[in-house]
Amino acid sequence: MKDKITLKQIAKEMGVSISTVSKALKDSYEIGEETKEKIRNYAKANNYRPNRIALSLKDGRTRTIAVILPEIVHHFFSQVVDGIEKIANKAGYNVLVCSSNESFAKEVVNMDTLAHGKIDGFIISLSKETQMKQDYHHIQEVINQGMPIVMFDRVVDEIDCDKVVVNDAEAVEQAVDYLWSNGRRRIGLISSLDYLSVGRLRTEGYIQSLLKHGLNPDEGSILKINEFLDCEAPIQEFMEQNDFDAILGVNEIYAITAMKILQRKGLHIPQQVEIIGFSDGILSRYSTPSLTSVDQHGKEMGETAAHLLLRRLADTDDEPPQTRVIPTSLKFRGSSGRPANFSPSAELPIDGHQQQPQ
Amino acid sequence: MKDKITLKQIAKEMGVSISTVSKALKDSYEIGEETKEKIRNYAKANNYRPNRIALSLKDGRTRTIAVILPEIVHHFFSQVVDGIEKIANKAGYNVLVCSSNESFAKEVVNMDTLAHGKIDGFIISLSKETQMKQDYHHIQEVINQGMPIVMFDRVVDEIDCDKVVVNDAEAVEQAVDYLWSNGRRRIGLISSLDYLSVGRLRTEGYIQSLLKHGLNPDEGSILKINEFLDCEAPIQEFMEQNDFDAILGVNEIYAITAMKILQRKGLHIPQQVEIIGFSDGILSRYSTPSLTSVDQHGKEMGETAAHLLLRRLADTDDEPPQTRVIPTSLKFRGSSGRPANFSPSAELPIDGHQQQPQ
DNA sequence: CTGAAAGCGCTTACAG
DNA sequence: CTGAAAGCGCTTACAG
Repeated sequence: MKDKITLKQIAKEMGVSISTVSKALKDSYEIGEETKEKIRNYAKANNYRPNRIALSLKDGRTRTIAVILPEIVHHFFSQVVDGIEKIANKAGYNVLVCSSNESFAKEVVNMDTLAHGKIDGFIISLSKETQMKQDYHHIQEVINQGMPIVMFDRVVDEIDCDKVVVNDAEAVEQAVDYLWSNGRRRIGLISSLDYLSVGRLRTEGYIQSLLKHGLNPDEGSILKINEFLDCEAPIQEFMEQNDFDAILGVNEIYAITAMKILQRKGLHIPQQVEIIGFSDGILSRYSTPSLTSVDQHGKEMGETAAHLLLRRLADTDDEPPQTRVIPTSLKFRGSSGRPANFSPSAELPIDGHQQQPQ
Repeated sequence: MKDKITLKQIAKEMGVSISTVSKALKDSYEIGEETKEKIRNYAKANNYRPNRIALSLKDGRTRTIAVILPEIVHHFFSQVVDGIEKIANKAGYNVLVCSSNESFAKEVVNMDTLAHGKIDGFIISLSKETQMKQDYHHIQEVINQGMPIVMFDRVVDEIDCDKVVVNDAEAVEQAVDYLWSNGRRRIGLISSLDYLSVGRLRTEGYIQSLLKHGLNPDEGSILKINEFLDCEAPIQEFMEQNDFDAILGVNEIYAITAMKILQRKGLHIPQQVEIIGFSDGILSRYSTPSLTSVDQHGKEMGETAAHLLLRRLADTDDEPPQTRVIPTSLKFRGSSGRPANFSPSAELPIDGHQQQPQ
């Protein structure tokens, strides 16, 4: 239980001043080679490492960034954290992870306590409650203090800062276009309530695409799910009341749930109904049939967000905030017809790229 | 871009000393009520918050704990982080997340840089490479420095510290017993290579259970998968060479992969083959049929680990290190016969407890 | 009731 | 070539 060694102790032990030790360990030209050598050896033998807190206090930066997520146990968000951590670590930064747990209050408290010295900047995706209340004062306050923030995925126009998003509307439009080109005409959308930016944008994309094809989108073919309740009952009802030949779900769970319900009714996927999900995760890869889905490239979003933040942290000049749009891509799997030469009977092989088991 | 306000600035503005401001804001009895009131108001108006770095330097604790994970994008590990974060936050601690990425070198570097001032303690699950090399000097060094460590899930006997594990052997034994009671006699195990503590223990449990039932476990009925390669080909081969009526996979992926392969061969799950997986995650819940699996209660493991660490951080007395065993539980779903009155035709309902979509 | 001083562990301009 | 001093932002025993 020997305590960590400090410059002071080394100085005392070596019979020199603290400044000398400090300079010696930084290989300063000011210090004699012999002295340096002696001090270096002693430091090494005692496993000396400068105290990072003292360094932080000195130069006003902690080399830590905070990520505030609505949820930790979520495939997409973990991917984002993974990307952030990778880039941050490379630049010598550590990553503090906080969950807002979809709560406005917790988001506010987290930001308030962290903003004062503990970290250099934020990367945040807003909680549902925050988007519902449309109260962003805590974000603005932190920005006013001069602390850089990057928002990702769930962003809002009201705040002027760097942002990383996918083009939700365009991604959905692309997916619907693809279903259309497969001959599907009764395409249902399972979305979330409009207060969530991503749900709203995805619904817009759906309507856009149908309008483009000369179809007047019917309110009845859009289901908006209250995320705080169970999704199975409403989806079941939605399936009963309509006779879709294709379904688009704004997340994996909705798509997979719809698929299970249709399968229980004896329908064949993708022959009778094609299904596409959103945010390509482990579920999409391993469901039966595997799920065609819109890949949001979470890791890339995280990397981009980290890059943007690190640039702000490094730069002195004030470039205007920018919004980076990460292009989505459709990952074709068994739940949909394939582009060009598709053979519906051939189940796609299980994707070789497996999640590492623990 | 106004900078954060400090005691010094308040003192100057109010025409008093720094100490007076400090005491006033802590509502010290030493300061006059009037002065306090004035200072409090000014501080509030300017949104003063004590600099946490300065506080850390002062009292030698950062109120931050580091979690080192083999992988960030992993359902079980996210659950653990979720549990840690919850308990830590409640106690006023923040959580730094680092990925070792299953690499020994990255684990060593992470610990070395963090141990010196940035955090108060570690919660760690060893990387595969570390378990393979059996080199734990970096862990021991940190402990020798007097910094508390809690290991979870992938732990080793060689290190004496607080630990949180599940009883892997017992959990598997229980699962095999259950398959046995369903009349299954040709039970295959898909495990990982023995250098991973959890793989080894689970294999032991499997053998124990078979021996108990008077069966001499056959080497051929155990498949040990090299985790760095694709798992599908070996599992496929394993299924070809054997005629199992039940399969136990030491993780979700192995179990689901086996299930898909058997289904493609036209076998019915669970009527012809029952399947049980490990680490109850989102895949188990949404596969078809849904997967019976051993729930390791990741969130609870995280909470327990956090509690143990916080206790060490608070206490001065040195209790001997303890190992907490979190009981696993079998979650019965569609891929296996149910205990007691099971009806194989009834697909279980989709689990109502959904992962929150983003 | 208020303030000067020392100290947490470090860095760095400045003096010698 | 080496060291004393100031400072990062705070707290707290001590003096007045």
